[in-house]
Amino acid sequence: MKPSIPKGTRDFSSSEIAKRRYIFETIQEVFECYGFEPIETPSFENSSTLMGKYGEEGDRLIFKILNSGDYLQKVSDEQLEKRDLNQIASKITEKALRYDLTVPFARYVVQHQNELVFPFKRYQIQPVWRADRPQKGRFREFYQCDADVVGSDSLWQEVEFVSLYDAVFDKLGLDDVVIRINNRKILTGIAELIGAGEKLIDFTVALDKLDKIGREGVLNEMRNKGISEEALAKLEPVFELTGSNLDQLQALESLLIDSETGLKGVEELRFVVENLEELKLESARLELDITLARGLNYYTGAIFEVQTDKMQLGSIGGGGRYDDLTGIFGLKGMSGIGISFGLDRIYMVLEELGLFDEGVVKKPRALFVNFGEKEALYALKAIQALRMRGIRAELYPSSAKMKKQMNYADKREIPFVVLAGEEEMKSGKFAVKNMQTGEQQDCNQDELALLFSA
RNA sequence: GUGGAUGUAGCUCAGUGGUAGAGCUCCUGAUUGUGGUUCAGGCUGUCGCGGGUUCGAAUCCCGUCAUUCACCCCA
Repeated sequence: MKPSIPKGTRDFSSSEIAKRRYIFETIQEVFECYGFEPIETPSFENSSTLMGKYGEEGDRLIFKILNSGDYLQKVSDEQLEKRDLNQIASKITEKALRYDLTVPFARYVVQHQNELVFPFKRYQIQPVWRADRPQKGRFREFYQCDADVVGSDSLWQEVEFVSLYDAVFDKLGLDDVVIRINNRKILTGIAELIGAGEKLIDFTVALDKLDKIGREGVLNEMRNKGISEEALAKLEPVFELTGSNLDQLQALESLLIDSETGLKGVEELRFVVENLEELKLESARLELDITLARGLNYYTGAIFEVQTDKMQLGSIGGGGRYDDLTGIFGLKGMSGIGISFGLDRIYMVLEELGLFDEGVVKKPRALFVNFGEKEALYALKAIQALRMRGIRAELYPSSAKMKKQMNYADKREIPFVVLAGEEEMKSGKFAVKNMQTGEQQDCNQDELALLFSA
């Protein structure tokens, strides 16, 4: 049998782990710097918590966990015969793998509402699972790094989150990211304006594809979804927006003059854009993009998406404002806003651009050659002394041929090899070889520590 | 769910109807206290699987499975 892992999953090598940890730690540090505190939720939730929260497509992509024991117990023969898959699935799979971090977070907030201090700011870095068909930059198991605030409808949160995005990517050395921003209310306003209010979802999904399929493509898709020619004609000025973010908002304002919701959206965006101009971003660029829609239907205000031009890849982050996320779990009137970082994609970008520091991979500093029992003990004493000082060192486990031991050190990229045989033991010294330069020198115990900690 | 591409040694791949190959890796030796370089030697195969055409199939045809890219959707 050939060993394999399920598609869309990956093994991680130690050097990959080191690089991933570096990203995790960077994000975590910034999250905490901005006042967020960590929580974790289980890998799997009750199916009822997740089902129906991500739309029809989402339900299909949720990994469902088969009940233990006689899982057909609750299914009648009649149901089996009818092959009503949805009905049967809900009876035989009462648990499901986490699909994202936002819905479990909403559940958490409602369940623990009496213990929490609002506005509640939490971050969460955990894997999520989607029964998707994998492709480049798309996995069935991947990590999300989310930060959300619930219980505050202040627009300063929007400002803070854009600033947080900027801080993380600046710290990671990704200095060309574009943070696209839009507001769901503007989309609603435009849909109302052209008389396609009931088709808001179809309308936004189509509009979102502008950069991919072009203007005609978008118009065609809207036609297919049953939006009238008359409405499409009214859409023309929306494609013609140009100039700075504030210029575009200006134009939108006059365009949406008859839509109360639309104007509210413009006003909100203007607050965010104006204040960020004052605060200044380190390296990211904030770009108003009214075609930005994002799939999740629960966004009600600001929408964010982060992209990099350096690589052909989906977004590396996204988020937005949702006025009533906890409502589905029975807690009304809690406004939330949050953002997410796509760790796996950020990894791909940093790797592609060579932005990882050499130093992130932690190799042992020294390998002690094993010449035999007495020598090994002598070496281990020195090794323990080094370890006490936090220096990574190890002994080759068997007294194999020199060549083999040296080879091992070479392959593991261990920078120093220590040789201590009879000669050295007599004088209490160690012969240290620098594997890069090939130079060799005699050291005592203290000099070893000094050399290796440098 | 839809469409395209690819499956040959541990890895990367060549081989378009006539004996199953190369490079890398790995192991051994040259070199019993000195790695990388070099040289010599060695190990590794259900050519994804099933069927068909043919005197003969890794090669052509059909099916199937797997992988992968793209669409849908998404991080």
